[in-house]
Amino acid sequence: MGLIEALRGTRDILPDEVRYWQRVEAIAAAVLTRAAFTEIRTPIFEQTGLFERSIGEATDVVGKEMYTFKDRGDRSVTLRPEGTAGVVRAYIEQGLHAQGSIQRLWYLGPMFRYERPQAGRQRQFHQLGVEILGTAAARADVEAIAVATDILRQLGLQNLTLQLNSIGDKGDRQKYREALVAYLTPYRLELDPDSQDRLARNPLRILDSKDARTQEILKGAPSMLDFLNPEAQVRFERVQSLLTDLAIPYQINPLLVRGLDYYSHTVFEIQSADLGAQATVIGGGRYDHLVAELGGPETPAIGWAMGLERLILLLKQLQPLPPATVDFYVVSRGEFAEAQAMLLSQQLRQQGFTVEMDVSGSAFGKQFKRADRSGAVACLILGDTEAETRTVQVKWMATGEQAAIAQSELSAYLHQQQPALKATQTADKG
RNA sequence: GCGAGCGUAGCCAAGUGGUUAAGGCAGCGGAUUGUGGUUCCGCCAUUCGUGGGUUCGAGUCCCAUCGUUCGCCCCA
Repeated sequence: MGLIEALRGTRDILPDEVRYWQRVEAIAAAVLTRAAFTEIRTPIFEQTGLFERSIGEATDVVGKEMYTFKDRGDRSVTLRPEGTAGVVRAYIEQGLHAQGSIQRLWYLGPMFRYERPQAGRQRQFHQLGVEILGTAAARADVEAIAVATDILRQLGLQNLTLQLNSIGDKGDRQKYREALVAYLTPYRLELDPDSQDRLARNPLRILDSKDARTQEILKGAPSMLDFLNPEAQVRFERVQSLLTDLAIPYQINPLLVRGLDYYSHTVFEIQSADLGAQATVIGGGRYDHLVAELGGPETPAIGWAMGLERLILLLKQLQPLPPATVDFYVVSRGEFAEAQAMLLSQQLRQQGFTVEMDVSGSAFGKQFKRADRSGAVACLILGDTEAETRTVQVKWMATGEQAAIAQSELSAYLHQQQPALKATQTADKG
């Protein structure tokens, strides 16, 4: 075409869709604020080393999915592929640990991963996430999960399942890894090629292979849960009993492992049956050593991130949002009338009304057509006659009734009509 | 990075090698130059994602490329 188009894996979010985003953002902010979480905004790009050290150099995210480049000062810079690393960096660098023993933070913004796009997966995508830093309490895990389920419930989403697992501490994982390799090695040649590869490099990832034969072999494999040390086991049981207390349903999934290196103990995902292969809407877990590994004080923490594109895919399936409407549509024609229309529009907006002023200068008939489409409850009409007499015609669109009102009385008149106005609008939106 | 499918207007599409590329929605203009939702009329793709090739002739066949969809992989 010769036209410049949006890059692969990026997309424009147009006004009709933005309304879904605003809804998610408003509900999430309200739920999080009520739970005493505060928002943090960190840079979209960071030193490459931050992600290499936190996410893990062996992971796919770091190894082959990062947008990394040299800036003009020859620094290696990376567009953030996830949110936790930047939050933890800020937590250490800004001394947040000194400002209170426990920090509850949330963030929202674009993330970047160089992957093959498909449904629910873009190269620039958006995550909303929370982090609770400064406590190893099982209650913190459950609070993080509860706040996630609250957001999803308030959005009205259904068909979601919470998958829960504990991957213990480093020692537990080491022992389990050995046991798993020992079990799988005799089956080596029966595994799918990817899993054969992972047997040496990252055997835990074999657990969530989708290959049918691999899954079958895994049925006889040792379970992570049998390798938890007594303390980790007690901890995991505590998480479960607290979830039960809150009536949050969950499924234990011993095959659930996560792709970022920093997780330990509690890991979880919330998945939807209504998405395709990219079914995970929320994923998270505990990361007790990350802060120290990045140079901060020993600080246990837990967090999760939510994929907003995926969430909005679900929201759209659920309930189309009614179109945006305005309270009043201002129709005007003629030099003086147009000037007065502009002034009146401004005044009404200052009083909290939503007012669309027709600036086309086209015939009255055309302006009324647009008024009709705008969803306005009433039209405010100004022509030469009204300009001369300093009046305005108020036409109620539903009934077609029209009244001449002095411009000086307009806002008083409209305020008086407001109950009827609201009733009409809610009825329209049904 | 791998495999498969698909690209015709802002959107949904018909078209399966032969003169001028259906139709619908939306939009714009008129009937109606001071009154909307209905109706009627008109306009809205020199071109089929892009580039090359085959052919007397290509939206239609071939190759490449870009984009997209589904799956693998990965992850939220």
